[in-house]
Amino acid sequence: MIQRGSGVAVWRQIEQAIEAEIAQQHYRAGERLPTEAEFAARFEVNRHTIRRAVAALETRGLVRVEQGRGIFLQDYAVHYSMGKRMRFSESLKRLQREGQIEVLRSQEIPASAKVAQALRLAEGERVLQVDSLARADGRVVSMTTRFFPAQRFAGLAEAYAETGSITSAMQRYGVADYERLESRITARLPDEAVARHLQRPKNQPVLQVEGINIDQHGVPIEFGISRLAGDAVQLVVGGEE
Amino acid sequence: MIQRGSGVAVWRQIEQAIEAEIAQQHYRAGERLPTEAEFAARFEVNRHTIRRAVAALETRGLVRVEQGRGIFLQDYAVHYSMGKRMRFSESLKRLQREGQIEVLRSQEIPASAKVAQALRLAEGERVLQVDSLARADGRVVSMTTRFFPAQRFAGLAEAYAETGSITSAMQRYGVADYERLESRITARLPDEAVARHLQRPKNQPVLQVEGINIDQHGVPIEFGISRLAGDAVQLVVGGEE
DNA sequence: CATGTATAAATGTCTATACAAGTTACGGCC
DNA sequence: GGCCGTAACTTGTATAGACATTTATACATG
Repeated sequence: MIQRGSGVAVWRQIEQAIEAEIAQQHYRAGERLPTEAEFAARFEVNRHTIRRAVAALETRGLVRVEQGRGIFLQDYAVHYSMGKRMRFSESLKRLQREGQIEVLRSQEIPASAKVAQALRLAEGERVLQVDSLARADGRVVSMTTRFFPAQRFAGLAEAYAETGSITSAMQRYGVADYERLESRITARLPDEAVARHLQRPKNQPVLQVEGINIDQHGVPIEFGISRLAGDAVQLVVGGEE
Repeated sequence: MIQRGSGVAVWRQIEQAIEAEIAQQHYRAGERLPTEAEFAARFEVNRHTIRRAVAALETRGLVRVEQGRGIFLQDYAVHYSMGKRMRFSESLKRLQREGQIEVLRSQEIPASAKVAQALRLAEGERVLQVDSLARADGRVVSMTTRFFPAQRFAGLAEAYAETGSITSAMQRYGVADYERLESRITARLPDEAVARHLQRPKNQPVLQVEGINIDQHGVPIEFGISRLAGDAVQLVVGGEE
């Protein structure tokens, strides 16, 4: 099957061969593929040649390699193969008025320069950081990190966990309504934590939405950074809103 | 300088060492770096170890490797080294009301399924496709592909080239004003053409903004796809607009 | 002057070997 | 049963060498 001296590198041919097997659903989502040694024996090449091919597949997000464990089919690959048609949309507004969310972590820390500037605090002032995941149809849609002024909203984390909603929790502090100042959107590659939580390969881009919420007096009450699975989600802006 | 058995792989240390040199402007933009053999001699490691380090730098977009020629500093790296502070912002509105642009190509083609649906035409009807680059401060900010119904706007390409503005050109066809229905934003890796025009490495994500413009009667007159250098540009939505 | 050719230089591919590091499973031991 | 250590298995790192492929340069030839 592998043709040497054909002008196409052997590792590329192997990459395509494995990719074809994946496309033909030879393996199930999350399943372990043959080991490097097994592939090497089967294609009759050196292990390093296999590694080169697998590295290419990993870069493209088809498989995930874990030291000591093996090579695994990325469940993301299922979506990959089903094409772009099923991509689902998420509006900016919905991103803020969150639905079912899961709080990952909640801690009080000193404000970094960036956070301090956004919330108009002095650098080092205490802020409450809340990391959470949002799901839709069981699938993780976004990972959001929010910062609140800790002094003004002491105990917010508990109220948040209780009510499950920032809006409700805010009302206990006399914040009847708030609005989004503006949103800043960038595309970037995820760091490891984000990639893991979004259940995506670390070489596929994410949409990062930063925004500041202000109360009725114009005072910043929240600085949030949301990260969306970039090519699986369309962010809808404007129109009906 | 390289510490063996320190828990950090040698190739990673070399990657960081070269990265540091780049950050310290040891090399000029586009300049050729030392060859693999030279690096290997200098760090006293095997050539393959250098290759591993350089491959990592290439993936991150700091250098570009060309067979038979050498390793070159990506001019993009200059922006990288100047940090995120200088990142500049682009509003959605401004993206549509274009400034100084350069038309790359203009052609009449049959509408694809996607374009036809957006413009509410039958698949295969003629549409005018216009590819253009937008610049700010000489730097390429976005590459945009626009589709117009060819029948309604026959000769638009000439009027566009003449006036340099879609808005002005549109007025000749009785379209006094138009508005954006909604925008759909995704993050993705660029294809080769986009990466080249945006002067960016092909593994750095781009922001893709799709939108439909409608005339005062609600009839679609333009379907546009803009691609922005993802992590060099922040897309500002909402607020003052 | 133009063109082709030989040569050197640079990266790309492939093999081979050895050991390091992480993971899992099994079996002994308490 | 539960704990722990060890062995086996798997991927990660590093070295070494050989040859292929691409590019640039110098030189010969017409």
